[in-house]
Amino acid sequence: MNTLFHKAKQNRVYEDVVNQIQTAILNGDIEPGSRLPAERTLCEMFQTSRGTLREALRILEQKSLIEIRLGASGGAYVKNANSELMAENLAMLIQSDSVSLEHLAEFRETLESTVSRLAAERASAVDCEELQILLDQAKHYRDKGISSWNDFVRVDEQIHMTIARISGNPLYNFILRSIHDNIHRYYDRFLEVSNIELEENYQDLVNITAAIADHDKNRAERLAREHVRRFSAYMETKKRDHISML
Amino acid sequence: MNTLFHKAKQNRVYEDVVNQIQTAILNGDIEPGSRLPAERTLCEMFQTSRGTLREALRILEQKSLIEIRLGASGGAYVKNANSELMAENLAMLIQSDSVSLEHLAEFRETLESTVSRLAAERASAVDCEELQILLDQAKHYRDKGISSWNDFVRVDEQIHMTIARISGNPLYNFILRSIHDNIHRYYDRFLEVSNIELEENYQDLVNITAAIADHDKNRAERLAREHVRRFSAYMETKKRDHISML
DNA sequence: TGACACTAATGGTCTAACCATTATAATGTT
DNA sequence: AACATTATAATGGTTAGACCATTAGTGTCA
Repeated sequence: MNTLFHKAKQNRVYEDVVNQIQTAILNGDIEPGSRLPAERTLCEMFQTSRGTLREALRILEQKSLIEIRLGASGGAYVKNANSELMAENLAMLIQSDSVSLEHLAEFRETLESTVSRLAAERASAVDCEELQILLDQAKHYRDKGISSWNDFVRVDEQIHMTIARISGNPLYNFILRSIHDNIHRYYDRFLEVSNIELEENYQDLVNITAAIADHDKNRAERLAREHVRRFSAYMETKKRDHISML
Repeated sequence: MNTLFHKAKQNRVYEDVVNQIQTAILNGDIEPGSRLPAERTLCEMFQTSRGTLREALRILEQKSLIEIRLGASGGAYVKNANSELMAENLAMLIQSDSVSLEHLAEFRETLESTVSRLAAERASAVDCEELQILLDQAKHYRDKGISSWNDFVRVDEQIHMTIARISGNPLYNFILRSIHDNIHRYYDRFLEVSNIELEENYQDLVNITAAIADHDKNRAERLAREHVRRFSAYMETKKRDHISML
């Protein structure tokens, strides 16, 4: 069997501590937002030294299961499920050149077109209203022109994430969020836009939203794909310009 | 800005140690497979205590950047980029009920159909030969019947991952691998197959491979989607049977 | 030649102390 | 009374030094 079993160490004390706490968190036995006992208290509970316990806490922190705050009323606070870990993992793959920005863009094309298609199939009236409200905000910032670009981008992103939510599959949310994080992390330094891109982007959003409201899944899929492709192509151009300028 | 910046702590010593080592690994300054100096040596290099250094090592280990072995000639060995972290992240999302197995199956449908389409577009003659060799192995195990199911599954998986590789986008490899890991982790306990499934599965592989060799991207995409959907539906049935039996 | 014991290098754990940060309470000032 | 300041105590961050457990390599002996 290839992947069914993983090596059976489990001799290291801190791993047992990690497992116990992680299980409690994932099972929902500990509420997100609540605080674990102080380190010295946990030491007594697990009968370990502080060093060993802290190694366990470091692991849980790296897994994004807890967040550790300093000072009085500090300690280990349980976090909600989020896309941090996935985003960091992606970032490492990019930084090690195992995955290029072009690969990322191609994958994003698949994702955005898929969620748009699903959203067109599954959107309720309430979903469409929510999209419309966001679209009105986007219109507002478009009308204010290029100076509001940052605000526009924020709404643009919200619309994308809302479409992902409407798709009904939270996995798309997590992955799309982590991809957006990385696109910003690596592309924003080349970012330089004019009113043309602003207008183009806005029109794309209008069209995609309309297609979703019409439950026209094929159109929604195609428009989303084109939207992403245009954005990626534009970014690649800018990146090349930027690099050739050096 | 929403995601551009992340909190600027960097007062914790072990984080600086993590950053320095991580950067060296991701930049390729340290070869995968090579060993970092012993803990006590690293302590001198970074001018930290062993406890602090070990917290840093725990984080790097959790990030799948290093692997720590015990005993003489043990220590921290640099690992290659892999899908472990992503797989573990997915597993946590599932365990916390943030993502269901149905969500996972739907996402897999998207992925497998996309990579099959891309593979049909991009497969070289050599790629097709490689697929053919794997297909011959699959045939061998099919002919031996249900007793070789495990071997058959192993080859089946290899074929899927090879198709992902042929797609030319390593991101698909990483993500698909992590999905397969989780499908096995959660579905295998319900697994119970007959010669019918074995034969069906084999025929699917034959057809998909043929479509890729023909560069018929639409057919490859459709067949892969149907293949995954059939498998998922079958697994869901088994799961329900299993649960209702309790 | 093979089985066994020894050795040394390395990670794993423990203890006990002190430093740094911060929410809260106590105190002082206007 | 309201606000600013200071002290307090709880909590995580770091250090030092010791000892235990595991394991590859070496040497020894039958």
